[in-house]
Amino acid sequence: MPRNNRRGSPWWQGQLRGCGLRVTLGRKAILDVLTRAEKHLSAEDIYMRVHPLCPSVGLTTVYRTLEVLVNMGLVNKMVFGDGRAWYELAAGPRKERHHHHLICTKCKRVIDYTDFIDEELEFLKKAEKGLSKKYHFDITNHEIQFNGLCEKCRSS
Amino acid sequence: MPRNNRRGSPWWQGQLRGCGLRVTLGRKAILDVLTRAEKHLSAEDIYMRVHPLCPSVGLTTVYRTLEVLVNMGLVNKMVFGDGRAWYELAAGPRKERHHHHLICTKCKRVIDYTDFIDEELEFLKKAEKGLSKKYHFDITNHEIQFNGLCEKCRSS
DNA sequence: GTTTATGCAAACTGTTTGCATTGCT
DNA sequence: AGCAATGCAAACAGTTTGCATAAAC
Repeated sequence: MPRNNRRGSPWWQGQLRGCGLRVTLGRKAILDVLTRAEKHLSAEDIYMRVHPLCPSVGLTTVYRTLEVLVNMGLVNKMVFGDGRAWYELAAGPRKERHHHHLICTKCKRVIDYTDFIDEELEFLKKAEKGLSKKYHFDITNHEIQFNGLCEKCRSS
Repeated sequence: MPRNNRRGSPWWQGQLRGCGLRVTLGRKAILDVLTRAEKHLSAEDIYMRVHPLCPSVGLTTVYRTLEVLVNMGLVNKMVFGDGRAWYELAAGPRKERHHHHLICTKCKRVIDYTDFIDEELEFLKKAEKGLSKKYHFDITNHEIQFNGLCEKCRSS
């Protein structure tokens, strides 16, 4: 996904404006950090990365901005076993960012994987269709987690 | 799964003893509540159901017991978007309890579904095999969530 | 009798909220 | 100018911990 459009503005500016939201320094910085991020970040992580660039942005703003972005569908929020929330830019099931998680139940490490997207897609297509019909539920997103023991923990 | 073995003791007694753990009143009551539960419960839920039967059991014990049971693999702990933990008796992918979740992003309602177990199994078998080989990860469990809008929320 | 499990109260962590102020548009 | 967005400090919710006591084995 290109970072900027023809006029040099980041791709999300229009999205914000389209929702009647203001493009503030804080929001710019937070979206910038999320765009650069190679993996899911906690609110604290984001705060730590935004703060040096934009010291006027506090942790509260980070939380409030993330809530807005999640509601817009721009960002995914997920929670693993420890109850802490993690955030990452949203992406459809075919996009390069699409991935799922292996979670070590012992050391709590989270490994991203991008394998099996094709098999997954096939299964999900069936499931989503059936579920939305049976439960009258509009599916916008899905998450798959495998729990178990990571390489280090299983050998100790 | 039968609730009691030939001698009338609940099925989990041996499991506890086998791990060198004591079979206390509190643990009995908590496991009993979990066995009867028709869906996932929060720690608070469990406390509320255990307390009338066994008023000496406090919330702290509920948490400590749940931690033990999760570590033993007897109970699954899961966390949805709100950061609260939910608990339910564990069950393998073929067992009657096996199910996954539809989560409404608006009202936070969680719907259990048991459909598509066969298609799921096929996909999971491939994925688990490949993932455990590639990442040297021992998979013991998995979770699938579909996020979206429930019937009520999508029409309002 | 020894050791594990527990209750209680207090600490902790991540997140949310109220309110006066700032800063987009 | 007008209203949305923000910082700060305080509130909050769920969960965890320390320590003296009680209950299993």
